Amino acid sequence: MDRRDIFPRALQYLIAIAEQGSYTRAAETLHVSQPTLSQQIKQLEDYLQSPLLDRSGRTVQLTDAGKIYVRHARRAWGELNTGTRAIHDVKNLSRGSLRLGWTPITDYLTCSLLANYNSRYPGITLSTLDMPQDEIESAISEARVDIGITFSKPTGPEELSGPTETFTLFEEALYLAVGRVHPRAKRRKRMSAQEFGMESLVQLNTDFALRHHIDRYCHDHAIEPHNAIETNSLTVIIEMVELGLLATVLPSTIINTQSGLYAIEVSPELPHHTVSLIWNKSGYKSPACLAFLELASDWSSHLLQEKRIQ
Amino acid sequence: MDRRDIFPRALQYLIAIAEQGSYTRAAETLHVSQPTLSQQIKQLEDYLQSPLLDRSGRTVQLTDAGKIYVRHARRAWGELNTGTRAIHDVKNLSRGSLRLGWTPITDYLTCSLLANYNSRYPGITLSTLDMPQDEIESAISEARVDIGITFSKPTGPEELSGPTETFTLFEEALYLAVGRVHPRAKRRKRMSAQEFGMESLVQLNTDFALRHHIDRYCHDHAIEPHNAIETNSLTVIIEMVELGLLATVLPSTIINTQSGLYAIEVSPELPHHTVSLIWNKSGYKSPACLAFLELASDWSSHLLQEKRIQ
DNA sequence: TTAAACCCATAGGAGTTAACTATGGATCGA
DNA sequence: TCGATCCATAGTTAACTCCTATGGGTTTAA
Repeated sequence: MDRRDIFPRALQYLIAIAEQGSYTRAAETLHVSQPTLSQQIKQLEDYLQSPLLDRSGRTVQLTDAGKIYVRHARRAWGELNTGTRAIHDVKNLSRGSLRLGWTPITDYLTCSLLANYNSRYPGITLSTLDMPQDEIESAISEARVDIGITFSKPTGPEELSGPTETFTLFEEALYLAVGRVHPRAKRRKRMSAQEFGMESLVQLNTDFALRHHIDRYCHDHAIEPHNAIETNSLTVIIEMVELGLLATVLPSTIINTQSGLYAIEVSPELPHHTVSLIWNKSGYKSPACLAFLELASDWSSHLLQEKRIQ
Repeated sequence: MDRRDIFPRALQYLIAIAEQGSYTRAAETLHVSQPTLSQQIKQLEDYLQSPLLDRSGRTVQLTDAGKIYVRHARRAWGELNTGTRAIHDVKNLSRGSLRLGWTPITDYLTCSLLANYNSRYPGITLSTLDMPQDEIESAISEARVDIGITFSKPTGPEELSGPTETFTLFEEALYLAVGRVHPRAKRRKRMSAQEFGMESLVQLNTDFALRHHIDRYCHDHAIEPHNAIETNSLTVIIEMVELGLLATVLPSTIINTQSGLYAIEVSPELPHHTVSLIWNKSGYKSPACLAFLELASDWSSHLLQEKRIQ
């Protein structure tokens, strides 16, 4: 009898005896002695307060109670075996789950990463939770999400004080974005910080890191653009910019994917901002999580390579 | 921790820890020491070759693998508990099965017993297997049926050589049965053995004990009735007798239930025959089986009482 | 009918397993 | 940084499982 089996021996014995119709033969196939089976079955019958096997005849038969109990015992055994297999599936990344926390605007930038991950590990359930920048970190530390995707401070991936680790996915420049009817849409020449300060903007609200980067830039350059609209919806921003005279600040990636938006370079350069992954350094990282981090690393370096080629 | 549980302790521990989010609290509710849990979980993780619990945080959390495995473990536990309850159902006679072996003609006599049993224990699956008299005994000893209903030898419930036990349900007299157009149907006076020997009969074939009883009677009284038809179907016998000039020998119970049949007493009396239950003395008797025997005993004594009242 | 063969139950002893107590190391809050 | 809390480890004891040896009962064959 293999020691390496969590399922109760007495039940395995019962099932084997029922199959073989004999204690002696079951003992042989199980590689235990026959008295072991006698004893174990006795204990089992004692526990269930009911005879399970009829030893009176030529062959050992299940009693009514035995028939019924064996059926359930088999199912229970099957459950545990299935559970064991499922665990190995998790390690093979054919099952599992991964919870990402990110700010709404991030999906423009990283959904190709998600698509990549999903196509490679289709069994993993991906869930993304929209949350403000601030909440991502606490969600990480409370293990409500496995990995966060954040806009980190423009100075780069500083070491955060918390028990988290970060990895810079990519860094990109910010530009002023204007719609077709905006005066500056015609001649998209570089503008100065002072000119930028004269614009009327539709901006993300202060929940968002991107907004903080911009505010910092304005403060640093002693300018104060007019914030005509604040919103937490990127869609609103894009629509407002496309339709009217308002401008906004967005990463080039987003501007370029929207046909109605035009990027205008500001000088001195608007802050670069970096998109980073953030996760718990000390906590348990599921296989699904580790696989994501690895894939993200690959994806990030490919991205760099493409930029160099451009 | 209650020793009286077949379900693997390590899994109960795992489930408890997952519920409580803490080894210490789980140990308290389980009434075991905390190191016991540490050790058991360690072994379980070792066996599954996968961490199940994440102890890094403030509260202990299931890992992906742990979540999956716990789900299966719960189901397995549920199965075994269900199995235990099902056994008690069997003992309560709210479940179970009973296989009766009998000869086709017996149902005229004992179906009220069956109906009684079924109404009292509706959860028991009753199955009746038609088989020749000879086969009933072997079916009993081979445990293909639980209880047989037989026509025993007219001398009464002799002790049979085999490992079987019998119980006489009732005893009844045999009569010559004739149809409406039979010459003897008009004046149903007693007839002699010699007169009986002149009859043309439709009889059961020699598979049936009843036939043997009649043959023995004829042999003892040196008479030889003409067997016009032999059959194994009681229906054929009754129809042939009702329609024609043939007679037969049947127990009074059957004759009286058939409006087209008339009973004629023979002198000296045709053998009484007894309807008996037969079952395995030494073998396992299911609760359903024991309940049937008990009910049959009651039913039999009520029958005797009714006869006395008549 | 008796002897041999077969099968399951019982008894007692050896090895393994699971429980406990005591203690160490790590983490979280104050 | 200290105290509190929590899980892990070590060592010991109790319990359990398994084994061998043997007995009782039934079946088969001579």
